Amino acid sequence: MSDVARLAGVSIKTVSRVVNDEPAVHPDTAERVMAAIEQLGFRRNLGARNLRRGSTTGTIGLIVEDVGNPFYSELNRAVERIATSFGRQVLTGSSEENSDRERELVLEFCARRVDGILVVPAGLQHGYLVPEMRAGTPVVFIDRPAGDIVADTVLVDNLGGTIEAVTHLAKHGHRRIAFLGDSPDIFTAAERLRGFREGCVRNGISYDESLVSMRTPTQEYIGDAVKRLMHGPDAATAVIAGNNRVAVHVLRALAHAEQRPAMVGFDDFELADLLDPPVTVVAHDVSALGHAAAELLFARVQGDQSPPRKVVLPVHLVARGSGEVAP
Amino acid sequence: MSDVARLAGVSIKTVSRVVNDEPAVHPDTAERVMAAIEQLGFRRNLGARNLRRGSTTGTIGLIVEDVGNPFYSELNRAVERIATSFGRQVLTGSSEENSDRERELVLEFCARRVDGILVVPAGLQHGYLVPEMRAGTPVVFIDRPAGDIVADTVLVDNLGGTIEAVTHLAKHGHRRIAFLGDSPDIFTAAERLRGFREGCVRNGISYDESLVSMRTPTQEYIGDAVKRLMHGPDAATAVIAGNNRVAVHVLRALAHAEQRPAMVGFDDFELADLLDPPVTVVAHDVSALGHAAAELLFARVQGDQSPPRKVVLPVHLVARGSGEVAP
DNA sequence: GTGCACTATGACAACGTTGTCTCCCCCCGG
DNA sequence: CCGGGGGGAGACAACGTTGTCATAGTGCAC
Repeated sequence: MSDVARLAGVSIKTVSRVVNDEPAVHPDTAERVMAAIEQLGFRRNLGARNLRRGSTTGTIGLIVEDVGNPFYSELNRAVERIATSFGRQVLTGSSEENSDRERELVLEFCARRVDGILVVPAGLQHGYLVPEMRAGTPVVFIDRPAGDIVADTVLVDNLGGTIEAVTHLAKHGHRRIAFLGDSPDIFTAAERLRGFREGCVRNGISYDESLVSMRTPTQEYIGDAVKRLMHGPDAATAVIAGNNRVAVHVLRALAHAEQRPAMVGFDDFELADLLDPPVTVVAHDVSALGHAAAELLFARVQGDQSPPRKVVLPVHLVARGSGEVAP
Repeated sequence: MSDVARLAGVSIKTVSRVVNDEPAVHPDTAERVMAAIEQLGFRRNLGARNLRRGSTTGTIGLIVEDVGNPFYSELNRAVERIATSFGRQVLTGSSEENSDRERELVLEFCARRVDGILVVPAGLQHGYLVPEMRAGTPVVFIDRPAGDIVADTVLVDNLGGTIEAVTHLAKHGHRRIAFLGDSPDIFTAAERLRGFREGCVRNGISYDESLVSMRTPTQEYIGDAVKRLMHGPDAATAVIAGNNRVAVHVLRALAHAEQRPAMVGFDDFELADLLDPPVTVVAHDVSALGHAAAELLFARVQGDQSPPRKVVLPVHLVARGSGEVAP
């Protein structure tokens, strides 16, 4: 900046005035300064600016399990859209479902003085956030609640959705329904399992633990589980996939099966409608999830001090065929 | 920091020493400082630190068309992985295929003093980058080259891949092949079209412009194109989809067709193997693309001054069934 | 006892900006 | 001719850190 000032024959303050469009600058001077800026390729340092002004940095942090997962990337996109509309930029990070990594990312973002943080939490301990939140960094939890603190949270109706899935299958005559979920340490997985039990109860189906399997989904593990649950005299006639990745693994495991069991997935996914049969899913609006969370965050950024809110977004069952197969 | 210093009864310099793990601090003093830091919830301001040290900011910028598109989110993930291994964080932005937006994002990132920029360019004019690059911000172009400047670039073999696709279909007896691509303003789309023509030539197929359609893919437009090209006496017997989105639209348009033409897609996509018939694609390793670009960027960040490089990654045809259908 | 090396700490400036205050000059009214 | 007002510009401090240098105290060898 001082280089620009020297070249234009003015003080650095005047350069500052020009780059900030302040009024009290003579047009001729402004033009000289602009020319110097152009010539030197000067670009003002936003870090220094934010430091001096004590203003916000114009960034927010988003932490998800994996930015490469289509579910989270759709979330990312929705968040980015809102952030852009508020003139903010987004720092992203993948926690890899690892709470230490999550913590690291959050604290790093705080050190960068992001204006707020959106997080799909990996762990159950969020005490480390208390000082940061007290220091004025708003945090909104997405898709899963905070472990041990009270904070803004946006969730989907995992319980209701899974109950609906069970009811749908029961309506089509199924009494032996398998449930394949992600690790029960994950809130959504546990909640959907709870919905599964509740759905069984409501539909007069006796809950059979041997038809349930909860683990981090890999193709191998899901393949084994499908083989085990879908065969034998007591085989399940239908399966509920606890999330999009489980669903894909189940579909792949069943790709060459002669008799495909009925199936309902939780989470919609691209091409579900083009498979044979098309996959019935409990769908929810991932964009709406990101929207709601980002809107809530920016309300906080702009000073909303009301008590922490908990938003639960609705889900709806999309019947496409795979869930309407008879036992 | 001065609050911490006051509480611990030391100077701020000593606090600085403690937070930086500098050796010459008495353990007792360090402990007092740590306690004060804990008590006050102090976290050092990375912005100020970077300003003072004149060091890098520890961030890189990534600009893609749409972070929500699975293709780009996989890229994002690969980039993040490398960035993390270099201790950097990633600022992301979606250009929405709009060159003004791209420019805005790039300049904003530069103002934030990112250590480097990875960009899937939207436009063809990148002169605006020259001053930034001269000022020391390395830029690597991904998936498409820069319009009018020389810069590091990582591409995939669009030309070869499309030639391979045509040859594959020709081998299976097809002589009338349709090509549906994205807008020809996009480098990859134009390049693949070029590959299509070249493929026709090499296989002794007369290139028929009426079988080609290049436009931003929407379900409606692709549906119309499919209807037009696949019917009538001179109908195409096979179709090449120019990218993953075109492929999905084509599949949807053909979902209820009685006679499905042969099809090959450019870009692999999830579940392609589970459709009926499974979709033959020209696949390339998106992670490798991100990896290569990020590695190249960090080499520049660390001072590599060698002439701009152009890396072209190989593609390979994955025959799954849809491309092996007879005419 | 003096000099020296070493440890632990602090004072101060500087990074690149911008807010505040001050100054100068010119124009206009009386 | 003088005083006041306003437009245009600069000097200086400050934002939160850290690098450099200085200082005070301690222990040890001569």
